[in-house]
Amino acid sequence: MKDVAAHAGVSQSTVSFVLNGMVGMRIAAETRQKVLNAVAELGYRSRGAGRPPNALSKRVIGFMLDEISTSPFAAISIDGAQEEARKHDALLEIVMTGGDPDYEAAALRKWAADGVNGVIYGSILTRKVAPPDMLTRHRAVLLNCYDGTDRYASVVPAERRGGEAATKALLAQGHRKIAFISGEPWMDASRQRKEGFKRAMQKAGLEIDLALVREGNFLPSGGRSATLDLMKSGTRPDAIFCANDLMAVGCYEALKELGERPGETIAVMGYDDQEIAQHLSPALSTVLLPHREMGQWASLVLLDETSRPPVQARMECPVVLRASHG
Amino acid sequence: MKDVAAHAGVSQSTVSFVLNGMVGMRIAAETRQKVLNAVAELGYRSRGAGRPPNALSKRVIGFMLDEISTSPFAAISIDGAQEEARKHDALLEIVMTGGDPDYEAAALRKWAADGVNGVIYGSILTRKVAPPDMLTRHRAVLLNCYDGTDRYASVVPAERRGGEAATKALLAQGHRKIAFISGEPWMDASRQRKEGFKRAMQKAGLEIDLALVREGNFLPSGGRSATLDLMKSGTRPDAIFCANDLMAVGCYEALKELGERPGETIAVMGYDDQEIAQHLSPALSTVLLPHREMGQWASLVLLDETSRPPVQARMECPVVLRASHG
DNA sequence: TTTTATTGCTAATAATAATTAGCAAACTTT
DNA sequence: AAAGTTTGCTAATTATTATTAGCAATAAAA
Repeated sequence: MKDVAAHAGVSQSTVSFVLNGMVGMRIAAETRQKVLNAVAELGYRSRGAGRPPNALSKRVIGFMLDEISTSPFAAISIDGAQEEARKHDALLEIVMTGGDPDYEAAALRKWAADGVNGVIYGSILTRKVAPPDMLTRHRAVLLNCYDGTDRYASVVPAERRGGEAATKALLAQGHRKIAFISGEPWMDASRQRKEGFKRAMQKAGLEIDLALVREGNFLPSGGRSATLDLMKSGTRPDAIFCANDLMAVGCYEALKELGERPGETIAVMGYDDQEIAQHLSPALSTVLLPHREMGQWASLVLLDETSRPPVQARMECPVVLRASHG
Repeated sequence: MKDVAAHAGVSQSTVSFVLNGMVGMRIAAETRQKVLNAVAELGYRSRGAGRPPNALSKRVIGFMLDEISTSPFAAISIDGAQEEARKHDALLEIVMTGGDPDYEAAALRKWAADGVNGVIYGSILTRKVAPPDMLTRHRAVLLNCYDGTDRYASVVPAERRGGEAATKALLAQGHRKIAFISGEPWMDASRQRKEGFKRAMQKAGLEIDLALVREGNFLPSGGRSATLDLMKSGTRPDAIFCANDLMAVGCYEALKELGERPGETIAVMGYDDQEIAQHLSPALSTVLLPHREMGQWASLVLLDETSRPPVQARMECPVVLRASHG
């Protein structure tokens, strides 16, 4: 900053006043422009040092996420966290780490030096994580993940209860031969949705017919081929519960190729309420994942500065009844 | 930090050494734990002031975006920018602003104080923007937007050339009665894709048949109803060019409902290569939007510290030929 | 003309945290 | 036992930037 001052022919104090637009400090427009020109010409960048401002700076929450582009839900979580941050006049700074521990540590170090108010540590897939050591330097919340300790607060969707509710909605329509197309079995979400399906069927006193259970891949192709397989098996289902909406897209395709009318000749239930669900024909009945609400929750926990013990939360996944489950 | 020192019974110097893990400074494990406990108990947060470290800190790029959850492309841009940042050992910090000028200004102020190396100012829709005044404090790049000046470098997709290439691919298959389902006409992307379609048709010496042009809404429902309308009109198309992939999903639905076989009895071309495109049946031929490459480009411009005049770039949108355009 | 108010800056000081220079105690080697 | 080395800290100083206290020049009012 001293070099900027020399270059502009003013004092270091004046440079500081220009750059920070301090209330009550009058600076001539010409002087101001001279300083800004010098800043640009010299490529001045603050070292983030010096005397801290008197004014309380805006609160800042760091949000660390492993991935963002492979599913729409991370973006929705970000929206939720951002909404609450904005309501509380806080900044949300997001870093995508790709799960790289060195990158995570670097970001956490920067945030410690910046004095952020807390960190949301998020995962795109619902899973158990091993949080980085540096996270202990921050108040932190685990979002869509958990570490199996009570060290940090955490929030995940209540997938079993979601699967149960979706199956109940089909049962309530009188369906009894309900087929289930699962996702990949190594994923928390896939396993738990299936467990919810089973629980609802058992509570209704119905046996699970293994001929009506298929393993899919969470993609339209998996839903389509599983549906084609189901429809040519010996037992015709009266409803198909797909463990995610993308597979329901493929299920719709297969049914239409076979001359069926989803929602009329056979019911379809999806899961995760992707944007496309409401735009399918007929509009898909599904289960809403609470990613927005979980993001909001995470922000609120960090913005609430009273001292509370960490909570491990499971958030409800409400059923969204449209036109395909009848 | 003085309070932490007092609480832990050590000097301020020791607290600094503990928190920064300085190379060559030996601290006993017990002392270290006492300091970390005091930090946690007192909720110490750095004011971001004091003496700047000798070591050059990691470079940091700020990435400011208006929205993220309403389309998958922003996330892909982030991935691109992130990849290049990581390759160059830089941190990428992302802030979602919702287009709020005050929020933008607050983030830019924080970044000026942090001394970030540059700012990517991005927009989820391709459009003309009015960058915030505070952006002049930073080296900056406009991503998927432009401001009509040469003040900042900018990059947008070459939508016209993309629309042209897609139409050419259909023409190359012998299609001559090509229908076009546009998006909403106020959007840059929608207008330019249609202009590319027209240009290719004119270059091929073909008249545009207005009976084969429909306005859609960029959603599956728009594609479905436009397709049903087209198929019952007097002129049967041999190909349908949908101005985005979501409308192509709806187009497929309508065609299958009518007993058609996309890619066999009638060709379909999408645009924007959403993830779902490759998983449809048949796999959708489409045009790839260069969001990842644009993100990479933006990062590279900021990480390149040689002085160059700002460039206004238009990035190619390559055709992705799968199974639906034949 | 004299007095008062306004404008626009600077020198000096202040606020944090990083680093240097040094020291005392404990341990190891001769 | 004496000399040399290692360990683990502290006091003092340093590096950057923000703010206070004050002043000189100019403009406006009496």
